[in-house]
Amino acid sequence: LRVTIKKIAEIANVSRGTVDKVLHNRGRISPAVKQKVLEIAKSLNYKPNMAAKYLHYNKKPALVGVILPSENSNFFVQVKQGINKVAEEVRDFGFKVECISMQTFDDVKEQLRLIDYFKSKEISGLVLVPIDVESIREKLDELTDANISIVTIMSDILNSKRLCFVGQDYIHSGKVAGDLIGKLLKGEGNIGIVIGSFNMLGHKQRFNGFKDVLEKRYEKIEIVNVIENHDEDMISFEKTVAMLTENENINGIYIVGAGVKGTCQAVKVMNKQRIIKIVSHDLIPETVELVKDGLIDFTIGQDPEYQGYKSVQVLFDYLFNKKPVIDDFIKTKTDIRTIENIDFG
Amino acid sequence: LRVTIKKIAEIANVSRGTVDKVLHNRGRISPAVKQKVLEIAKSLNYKPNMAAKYLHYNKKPALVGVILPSENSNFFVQVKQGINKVAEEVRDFGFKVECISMQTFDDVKEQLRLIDYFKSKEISGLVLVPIDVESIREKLDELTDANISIVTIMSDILNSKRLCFVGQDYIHSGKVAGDLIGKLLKGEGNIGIVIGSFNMLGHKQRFNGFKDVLEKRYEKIEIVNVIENHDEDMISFEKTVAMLTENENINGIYIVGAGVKGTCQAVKVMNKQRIIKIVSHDLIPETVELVKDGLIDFTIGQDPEYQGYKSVQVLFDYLFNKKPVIDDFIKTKTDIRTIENIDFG
DNA sequence: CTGAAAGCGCTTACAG
DNA sequence: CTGAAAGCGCTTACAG
Repeated sequence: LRVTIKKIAEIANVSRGTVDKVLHNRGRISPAVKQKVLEIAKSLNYKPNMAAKYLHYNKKPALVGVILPSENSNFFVQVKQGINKVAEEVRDFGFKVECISMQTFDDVKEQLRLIDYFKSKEISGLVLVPIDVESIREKLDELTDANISIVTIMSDILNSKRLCFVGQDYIHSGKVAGDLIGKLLKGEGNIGIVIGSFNMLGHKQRFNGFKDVLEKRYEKIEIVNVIENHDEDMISFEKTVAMLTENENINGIYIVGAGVKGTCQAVKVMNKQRIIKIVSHDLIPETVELVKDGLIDFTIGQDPEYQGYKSVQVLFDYLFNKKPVIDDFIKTKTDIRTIENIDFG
Repeated sequence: LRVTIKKIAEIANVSRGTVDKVLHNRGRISPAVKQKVLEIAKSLNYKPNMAAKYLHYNKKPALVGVILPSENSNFFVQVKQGINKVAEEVRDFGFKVECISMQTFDDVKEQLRLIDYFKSKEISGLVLVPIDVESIREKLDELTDANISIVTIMSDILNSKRLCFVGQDYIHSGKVAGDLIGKLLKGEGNIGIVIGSFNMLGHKQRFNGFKDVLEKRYEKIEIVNVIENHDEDMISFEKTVAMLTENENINGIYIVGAGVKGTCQAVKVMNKQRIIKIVSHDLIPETVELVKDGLIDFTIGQDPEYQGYKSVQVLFDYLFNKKPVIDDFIKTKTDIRTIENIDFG
């Protein structure tokens, strides 16, 4: 059977406590004992038993805080589901997760207040969707310096001391979108782009990835127009109508962010649904419906539930299992969906 | 903090052992005590602590056997990786997994022998890729009757008493393939099908799903030829050459099973790579290369690693956590890959 | 029918 | 610098 600390202690002729100290580098240990124990552990290929470890952690559970943007977005409801799932799984392992959703999406003061709230509760780790401003960055680094590990999710905050980021590789997902539209148009056509805002890093990155692929592999496809919709359906609708009126030759639309429904409505109103191929992102209910209706050909998911799940799991492995974070950018899979697999899994 | 068995025992004025018996319906308990304990547990919303439970199981670990086909197939190497991963995760939780790969793919006697081997080791659960013949079915039902839980993986064995099946929904994955080729051809064209064998249930199901979608949604796409390659590259090559010679109008090929490389070679030799769109299944290295080369437009993965992982996890939850198996067909996601996300995740 | 005790394997005060 | 003991929360013989 498995080798335990008890067995090592017997062989080394010391107590279990001493073995533990050697193995974890805590307390003063005489070099002779240290070496002996280390050798035995190594030769027996000792691996600590996790169940025992976790049971012990129940004595003094570690607290982890999670700050999510407003739940008005269906996207974050799914992130939260992932959080709840992993929270339940690690609850018995001495890991308590407290998740708070903000009232807003981008109120810096609110986010600062919540970070401070968690700091005062002496958390060991923090997961959040950070607002990318200096005051947040400073606050987060303050926590890091106080030995609180931070995982960002969904969108990153650059040049901070956070442990890692869990999210989509936006450039890459833009490339996937570009290739899909290239395939749909059989390599020839004119594209209209509907983007939330070029001020949003993720949108810009997707756009660049998209453009990149077209230039590299589909030289007969041209981007003929780009509109910004600020992620609003109404703006999206109006500007798309205008765009399609202006550019009658458009036969492909890439919707980079939200406002998917508005654009699709416009395509319908203009009676272009047979001609125009559409690629979008994410799997919010409206988008799913539009895929089912055949208006959207492909939509690219980023598995929000996984992002929530993974962020806490990384923290757990890091804090409890001393598992080093090898890659500080954990990318979610690029989940391509069509009418045939939109409802699946 | 969390409510424990100890606390319930205190409140009910009985011993921890008694509480345990009530909660798990074991041993004789006086109705009065039983009712009292049950009420307290319910009102306090008692949930057993998993870490403690798992630690206890280390006293007498449960054994689970896994029988996989020959590792000559890269596919099963990935399944095995999933098995190994979950095995490591549950090892400390009192769950030992022993995985044996067969020398062959379809030697019934060998599989029977391995099943008997595991039976003699008194396993609690068995995961396997069953050969779909009567003698195996009978043997498996024999194990089920001996209280051994069975999970089939990759391909199912019908009308048996197995607990559940983890694998791809082949009809569905065929549908996805059909829709993808429909999109690639913009709804018009002539398809050649390359199938392993109509005697293989999975292949037949994929073919039916594929055909179904074309008929329903792409009436201008026709299947003009079907060849069987017995999953062999050489046969695949020769028959594809013949097919393309005979049907010059083919502009789409659906490769249902293996032999992907042979077919693609033929397309290349006939200098049709620009004209013919190709959709295939799985992510074995040869297929990945062909996607990268731009010969294959889409390939549909079935996440073999997940299948391995999930099969053992289901058994673990069922045996240790008494988690009922709600759905006896656990479907893997349909993982659509293109040149842009073939190497991702 | 019920209880007292031991044990799963780890960690952490505490004592010396 | 080292050891003895307690405790995390569960389950299982064993005794009565």
